[in-house]
Amino acid sequence: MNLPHPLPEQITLANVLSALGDPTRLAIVATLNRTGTPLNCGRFNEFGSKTNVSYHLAKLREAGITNTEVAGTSRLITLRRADLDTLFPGLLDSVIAAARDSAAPAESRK
Amino acid sequence: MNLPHPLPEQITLANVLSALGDPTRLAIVATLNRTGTPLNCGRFNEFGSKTNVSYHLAKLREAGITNTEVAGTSRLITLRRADLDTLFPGLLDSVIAAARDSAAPAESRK
DNA sequence: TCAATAGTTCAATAAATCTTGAACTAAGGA
DNA sequence: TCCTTAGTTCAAGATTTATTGAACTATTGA
Repeated sequence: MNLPHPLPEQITLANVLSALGDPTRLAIVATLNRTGTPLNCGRFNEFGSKTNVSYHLAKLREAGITNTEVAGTSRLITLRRADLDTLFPGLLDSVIAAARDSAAPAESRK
Repeated sequence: MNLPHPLPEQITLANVLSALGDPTRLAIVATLNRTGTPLNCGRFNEFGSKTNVSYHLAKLREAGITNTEVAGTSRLITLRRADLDTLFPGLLDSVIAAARDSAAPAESRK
């Protein structure tokens, strides 16, 4: 089983910005960036229910922001940093830098 | 009559990204940046109906991306570049650079 | 083979978003 | 004053988004 990813030429700026324009997904992206290693879905438990995290991860994948590799029963999720840096130079860096200082989403604040 | 703008500390990254994550609004922002001077609403006619442009401009203003000054029957719209550059360094530049190369929204493509 | 684990998919619902046309407000000019 | 111009607001409808729980698939380990 393999999950569908957009090709670089199918990634649009509007879709990327729209996908990043959500506190939960920003937190996921910030976590992926901070950790620097592939993470599985369970690592994002704090950001919502299993179902909901799956939904947000699908959004990020479909926008071209993350890569999801199937590994057994797990999914290994990484940022598509090279693709994004090529398509939209500086964008991911500035978003991540800004997200670092800002608040985490609701679920993790309680 | 004066339109409400968020204070700098009320501007959030998620709201800004979400507001930028729309082709029409990206085109408006790119136009504002390219022109460099205050523009009134009518200058965005090509991007949609009068009502619809008003809606998108309100979105941008409420997200803290634009400033709208009332001048007679006109509104003079500018980018809040200083505020955005302070809050989210490099973000606006990378978005605008990426938007420059990408497609214009539907209305202007016909 | 059986049970547990990781995650997805589906159906339902609530809420937000986008778009439109009609009606409205406010200012400016004749 | 009257008309025009610029833009907003409102109501309505269509579409999309976010969230949830239940059911499902697939892999792993006992």
